[in-house]
Amino acid sequence: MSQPRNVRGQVVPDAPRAGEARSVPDATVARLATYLGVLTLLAERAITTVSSEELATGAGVNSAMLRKDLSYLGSYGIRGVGYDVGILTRQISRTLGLTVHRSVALVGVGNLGQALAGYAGFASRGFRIAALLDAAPELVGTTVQGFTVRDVAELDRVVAEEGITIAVLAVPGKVAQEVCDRLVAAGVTSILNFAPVVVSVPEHVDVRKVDLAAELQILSFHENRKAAAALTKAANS
Amino acid sequence: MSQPRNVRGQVVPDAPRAGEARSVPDATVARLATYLGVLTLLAERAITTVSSEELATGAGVNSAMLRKDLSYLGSYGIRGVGYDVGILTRQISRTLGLTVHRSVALVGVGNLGQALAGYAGFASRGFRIAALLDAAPELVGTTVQGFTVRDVAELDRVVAEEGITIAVLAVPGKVAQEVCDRLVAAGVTSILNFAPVVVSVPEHVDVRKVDLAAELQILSFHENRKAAAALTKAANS
DNA sequence: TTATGTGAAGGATTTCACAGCG
DNA sequence: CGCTGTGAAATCCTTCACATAA
Repeated sequence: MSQPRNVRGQVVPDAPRAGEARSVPDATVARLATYLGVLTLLAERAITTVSSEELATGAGVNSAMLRKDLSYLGSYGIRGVGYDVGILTRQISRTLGLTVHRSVALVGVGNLGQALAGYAGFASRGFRIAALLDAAPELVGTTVQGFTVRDVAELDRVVAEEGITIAVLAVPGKVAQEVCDRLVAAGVTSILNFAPVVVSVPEHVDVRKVDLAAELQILSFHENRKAAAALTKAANS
Repeated sequence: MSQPRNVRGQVVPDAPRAGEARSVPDATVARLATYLGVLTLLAERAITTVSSEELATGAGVNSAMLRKDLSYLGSYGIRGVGYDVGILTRQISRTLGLTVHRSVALVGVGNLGQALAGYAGFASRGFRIAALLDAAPELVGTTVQGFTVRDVAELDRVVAEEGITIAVLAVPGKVAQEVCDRLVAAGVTSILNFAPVVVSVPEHVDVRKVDLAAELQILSFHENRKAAAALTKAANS
């Protein structure tokens, strides 16, 4: 991510204001979300304290990395004991900006869009689906997972009315860039892109891409590697 | 730990130590899948040659990184010209192990599972969905997206009969570890995990996790950062 | 001349290992 | 004593810059 710059293009030094977290690396941010999930499970089981070792195991990382990650938020552990589940949950939530209510628009109500609309994880983690949008006349007006599908022509108005800043893009690749441009023009500043194309956006907009086919291809690579290793092993014996 | 290479770009088999002979970095593998997607689009438009600059732009990376990535596969470009779309497509496909036919099992036929079953990207990229499995009696035997849902009790037999090595896990978090264990026991060595929990697997099994809620939380963090930057900017003016 | 391929430099991330607090 | 928090080391990844080949 690019550093903040002032009008003259100079890099603004990190403002070390009291109570503010230092700049958090991208890799850490991605893992904080995972830690939050594990903490939620612990809380459901009425566990109030957890060590870095236990939390790290639950999140699939090693304990040194977890402690380093948490150190970016400040010092919220108790030496010789561990972390308080409630306190840590709150600190991570605050860092991720989850204390602010966020409305999300879901554009594209095909197979994937419908599944995403019904995904319980969104609501339970504090995201409100404020609108389902699609271009197909036969879908507009119907109810999907309890939401009424609205015409994508209303995109601008819906984004403004609902104060939407985050959009989930689940449209076909061919129209992804066009829809993306309209979202940005309407004021959306974060996009979760499920379309199998790279969309280009202005500097101030963040995009994260989820490419299902790519994930399988990466696994395929490792399958290949394992098969090759097995052959080598067999040849050497 | 960069590998020595000969003139043809092949990795020279060096140390006798039979550790992991990984010549292509993980970060590169992830991007190769993206490059492949862009190349496919170019081929559809009957474009036969592409420069590193153009291909990089299409994939959303800079050209130096693209060239470095491709250099791990060997030297398949033409200096002063660029890359042949067909040749490069084949080389990347070969590296990702996509020339081998791979059968995939999809476990969990809920909202998300059904959407994934209908996802065209899987088939078009060479992955065959060989089985849909679920535990719900009311689903078993029904047809979803053209596939007959089979009972998860048959998991072992199905995996063996179809020669399945990759599984997509789209079950609730509470049963994810249990189903995962059964998949591994049946012989699956790669898992794409959509359940919102971290599953633990033996050394020889690869897991990739897709966490939809986490993706939104990461975007939320950046929304927060942008909001804070806007406030700072306003205060400084 | 043009655009690739790649050492080397520069950053970012992860791991190590241990000081220091509770 | 046990476990966190963190400099320092190690590793991994990206960018730079230019020799090199078509």
